[in-house]
Amino acid sequence: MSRPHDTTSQHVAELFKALGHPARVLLLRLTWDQGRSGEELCGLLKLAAATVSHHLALLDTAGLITAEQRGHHRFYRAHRAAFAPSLADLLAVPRPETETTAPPAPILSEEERYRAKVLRTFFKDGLLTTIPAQRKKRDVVLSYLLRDFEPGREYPESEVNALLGAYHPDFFTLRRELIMRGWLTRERGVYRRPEPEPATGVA
Amino acid sequence: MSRPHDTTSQHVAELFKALGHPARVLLLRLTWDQGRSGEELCGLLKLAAATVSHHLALLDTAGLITAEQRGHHRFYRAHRAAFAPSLADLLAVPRPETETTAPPAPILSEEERYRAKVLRTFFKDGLLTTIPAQRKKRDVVLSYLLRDFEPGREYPESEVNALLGAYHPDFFTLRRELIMRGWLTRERGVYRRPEPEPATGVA
DNA sequence: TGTTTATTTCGAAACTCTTCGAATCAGTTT
DNA sequence: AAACTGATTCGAAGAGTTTCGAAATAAACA
Repeated sequence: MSRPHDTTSQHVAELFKALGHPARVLLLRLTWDQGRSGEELCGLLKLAAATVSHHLALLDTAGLITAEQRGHHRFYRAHRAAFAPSLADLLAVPRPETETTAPPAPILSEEERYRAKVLRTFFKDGLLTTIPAQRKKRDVVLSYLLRDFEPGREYPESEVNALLGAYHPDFFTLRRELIMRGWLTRERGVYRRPEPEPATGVA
Repeated sequence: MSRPHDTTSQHVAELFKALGHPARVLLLRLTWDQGRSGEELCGLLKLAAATVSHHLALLDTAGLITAEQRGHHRFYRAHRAAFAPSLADLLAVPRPETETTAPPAPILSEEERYRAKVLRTFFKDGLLTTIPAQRKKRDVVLSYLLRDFEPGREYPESEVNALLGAYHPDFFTLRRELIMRGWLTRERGVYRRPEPEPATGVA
C-alpha cells in the first residue's frame, strides 16, 4: 500500500486520543487498583452519568479498561496490561532493518516443525515476547492465538483485547492483523471467529 | 487532598492529547532519526505549511520536539528523552506509600540490579533529581543518558544541551562528564557518540 | 412476572480542534 | 539595504468532542 505508516499513525493516535482527556486519565487512576462502579465514578468525578458512560466507552474501545457485572453494578477496572509499553514503543515504526535471519532451507514439507520452531522463538513462558516482523512468522503466531476464540461465538471488543492482551501489550496490532486476514470479523462492534479453519494447509 | 490528582490528570492528559492526532504521530516518526525542515515535512504530510506549523507548535509545547535553525531552514527533531516512560509511568499516581504490589521482577544480574537501584534513586518521573556525587553511581546515570544519542551521528551543541537539559538543568556538568569518559566526543563544535564496541548490551 | 436500579443511548447546545489562504515575521543571500 | 525563502500568526469555515437531561435499555431482585 502507498502509506503503511498512515494507518499505523492513525491507529496509534487513536490510543493516545483515548488518553487525552483529564476525565479519562482520572478514571484510569481511580480504577487502577480496584474495580469501581459507574455510580461511584460519577460521584468522584462530579460528572453526569451519561458523561461518565461516554468516557468509559471510549476507554473500552481503546482496550484500556475492562468491565464486569456484579450485582446491580458494573465494575470497571483499568486493563493494566495495556499500559506496559513506553511511548517510544508505541511510536516506534517498523524499521527497514533488513531482517537477515533468513529462514533456513525450504522445509515446507515440514510445516508443523516450522510452526513449532517459530512458536518456540516468539513465546517465552506463555507470553509473546515480540510480534514477528516477517509476514510468514506473524501468520504462525496469529493462527496460534486463534485457539482462544471459539468459532461462531460473539466477542465484545473488550474481551478480544483482554484475550490478546494476555499475550502481548500491543493487542491492537494483533487484533488488526487478525481482522486483516479475515481470521476474526467485526460487525457492529462485536467480533467473531468464522467457522472454517483459517490457515490449514490449503492446496 | 482536594485535588492533587486533578491538576496532574489535566497535565498528563495534555501530553497524551499532543500525541492524539495522526499527523503529529507521523511528524514524530519522521523526525525520530533525523532532523527535518518544516518544508520537507509539509511535503511528506501533504498538508499546508500553516497546518504543519500548528502541529509542530503543539508538539513543541508538550516538550516532544526540538527545533534548530540551520541555514534557510528550521530543523525539527523528536525529543527522544520525553518518550522513555511507559504509559503506566505517566499514569501512575503518587502512591500513598503502600508499596504492596512489587512490579514483576525479571531475573537480573547483580550489576543490573545495582544499575536499576541507582536509576530508581536518582530519577523521579523521568527526570534526574540530583547528579550523583559518587563516581560509580554517576557512571550509571551517565551511561543511561547516552541512550538518547545515536552512535555515529553528529549533534550540534545546542541539541546536546537540549537532550541533557531535559533531565537536569545542569546539562553543562552532564556534558562535561560524558566527554571526560569518552562517551561523547567533540570536534569542531559538533558532538558525536562513538560507535559501540561489539557486545555492548543496549536496551 | 413486574419493579427497582444502574447504565447506555439520543438529541441538542456549547466548546474545542483542524485546516487553509492570506498576511506577517525572521532569517539569508545578493 | 532590498529581495528572497521558509516559518509563523491571523481569521474564518468546518469537523469533531464534551456535556447534560430525558428516554430507552438491561440486569437483578422480589
